[in-house]
Amino acid sequence: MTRRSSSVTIRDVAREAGVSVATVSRYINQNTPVSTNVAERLDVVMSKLRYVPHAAARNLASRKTRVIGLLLNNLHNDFFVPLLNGVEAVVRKKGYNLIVATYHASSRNHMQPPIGPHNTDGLLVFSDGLMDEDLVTLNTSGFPMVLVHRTPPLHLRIPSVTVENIEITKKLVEHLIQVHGKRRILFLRGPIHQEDSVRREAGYRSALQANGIPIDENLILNGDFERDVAYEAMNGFLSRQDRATFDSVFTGDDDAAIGVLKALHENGIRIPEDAAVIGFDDLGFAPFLNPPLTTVRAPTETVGQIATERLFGLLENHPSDEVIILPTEIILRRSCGCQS
Amino acid sequence: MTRRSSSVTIRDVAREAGVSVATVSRYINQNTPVSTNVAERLDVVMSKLRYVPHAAARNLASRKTRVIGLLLNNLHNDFFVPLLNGVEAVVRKKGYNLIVATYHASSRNHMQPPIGPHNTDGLLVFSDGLMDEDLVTLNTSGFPMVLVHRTPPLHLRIPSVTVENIEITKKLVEHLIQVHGKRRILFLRGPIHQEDSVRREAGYRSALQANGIPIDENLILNGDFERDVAYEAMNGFLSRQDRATFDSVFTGDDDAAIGVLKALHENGIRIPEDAAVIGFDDLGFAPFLNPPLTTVRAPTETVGQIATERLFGLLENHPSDEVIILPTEIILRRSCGCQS
DNA sequence: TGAAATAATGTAAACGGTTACAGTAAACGG
DNA sequence: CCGTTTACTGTAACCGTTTACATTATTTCA
Repeated sequence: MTRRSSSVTIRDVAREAGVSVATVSRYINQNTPVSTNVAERLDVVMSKLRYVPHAAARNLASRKTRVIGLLLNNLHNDFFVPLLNGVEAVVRKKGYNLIVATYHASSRNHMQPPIGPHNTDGLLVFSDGLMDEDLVTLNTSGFPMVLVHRTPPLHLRIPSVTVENIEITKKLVEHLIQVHGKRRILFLRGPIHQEDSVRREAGYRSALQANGIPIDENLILNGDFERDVAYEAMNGFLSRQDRATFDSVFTGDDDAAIGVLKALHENGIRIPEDAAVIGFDDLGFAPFLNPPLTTVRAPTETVGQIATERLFGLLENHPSDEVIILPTEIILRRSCGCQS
Repeated sequence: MTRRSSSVTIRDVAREAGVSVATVSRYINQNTPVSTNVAERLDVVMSKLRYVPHAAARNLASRKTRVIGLLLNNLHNDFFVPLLNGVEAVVRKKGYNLIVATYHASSRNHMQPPIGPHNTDGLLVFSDGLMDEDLVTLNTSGFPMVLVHRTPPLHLRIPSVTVENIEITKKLVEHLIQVHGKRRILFLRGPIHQEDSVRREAGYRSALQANGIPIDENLILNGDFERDVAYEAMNGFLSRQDRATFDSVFTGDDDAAIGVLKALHENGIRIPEDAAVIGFDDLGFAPFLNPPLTTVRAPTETVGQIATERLFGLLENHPSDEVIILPTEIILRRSCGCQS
């Protein structure tokens, strides 16, 4: 046993089965037919030797990795569970592997994205995980890529899958105004530049404007779509001496809503009597918060699925630059004052 | 431009900088020092050419992938968000990549695990994602591996990180019995063979026994640690004509608790007045369910971190076969009848 | 000052597959 | 019956790195 690595190679299989390595390779990849005689022998030998093709060697020779990458800002949100589910299901069905990586503004200074053409066949880019410049580079090199929860920057024609944010947010905010008579509506932003956040804010502003309510920038906080950040933001707001009055909170998303609920509870503010609260996403726990959360149902798992399928479409040379915007739906529960 | 691939190789860099490929390689990997003169030239050339080393070629030559794998049963649980967070943080810090793959009983018949020695340097194995036989094979071949939420099978010395289940469950069930006077306690199992589930059941049985309460197998249902399955199980139980009486539910975990809460709500059963409900994990939403959920706080993110650090320990030749069991803590809230 | 040690670099053989190209045997068709 | 197709199979180059070993340039020091 002088071989460096103890692993079984295609040559071992070939020798043991009395054929050439090319034949073994062809049988494994089902490229070219192989005589049934040889096929049977290979089956036996391969399982006897427990042969598993070495991924790196394969990748190098074939210039494919059979891996797709999912690039995220972070993983601090229950929102990612349905998204991952949708993505992973498709990836697995295709016999590919999935690399999950985070990459965000602060890491951008010193590092390049951990995944890209050098180790994946294609990328799902969530949100603002990559700056426009990175997108341009990858896109012009023809690297397969689908944007998730973000539309392509100008001049770039990259397929994209996201959900409808503006109109639904506007409608829901108008619900607060028109049905529940709210006028001092706190708005929690998500991460700066995050497109969902930007659009929800646009919907918010447009609703206020359409209803003749002046926009008070003091009512706009940064919640970052994170439980803890939203909690801090809400708490900070509440503890301010000269705090503006408010009668309701658009929390940004369901995860942030949890932090907001916590802060309001701790300050003895009753929901929805003293302040209405609404979320976004309709994560699994939303109906069971206290009180049940009025929110927007977003088809997150479907987003993951469709985006991944489209990425495989690109890999199989079905080019596309379509922007798919999946519909969303308002779910009225108690936290806004309905169903009390 | 006749090169097949448009990608820049190490040879391009070497030529452009007037050095050999070996020097370039050494500079990139910081193996052997390089004259400052050459280093500067390489910096310039590499960024000019936008050179990125080809992962597969690297992996093949170095017999390392710089990838670690996380093998899960599925991704149907918010529990995985903190776990993934812990894992991903360490992986990123080490400059590695993370492949997330699911592999479960039903896929086992026809396929082999999607990740292993052929495409990763080490594996985090969650729960029953692999059968004992797979573990034996991998372990005897010396492949680095850490078990998560599962202890090694007999005779196998694989490091493992999990949380304390038995004693804490026993304590919490005894809390139901002794503080709240419950005696008909429904128990929802997780996936069959899943170790957390098995141990929680052991704790449950032991608590009943210690308190002289006979075990009624009719009170044990399969919740699978999944919201929807738990909902169906609970609903099925409630709709049975001859259903056994019950006064409380140990739901298995917080995610299943959501399904149980839903079923109870829909059937007009008040919590905790008509039935106490307790979960496990203390996921972020637990304090804000209706009612706030009594549960067990499990340090899931820490589990992910420690397990990953230990895996890197193995990669760096610090062998270990220690089983680490992190402590858990009871969190009393309203759903069990406390703090009413 | 020159031999020996040290530092930096180059050469070329792996790593374990895929695949273009060539070859051979059997089947086919006129 | 023989040229042509068809169906497999083999040979060997190549994928883009790493790294053992060899080589050269520079210090060190007796």
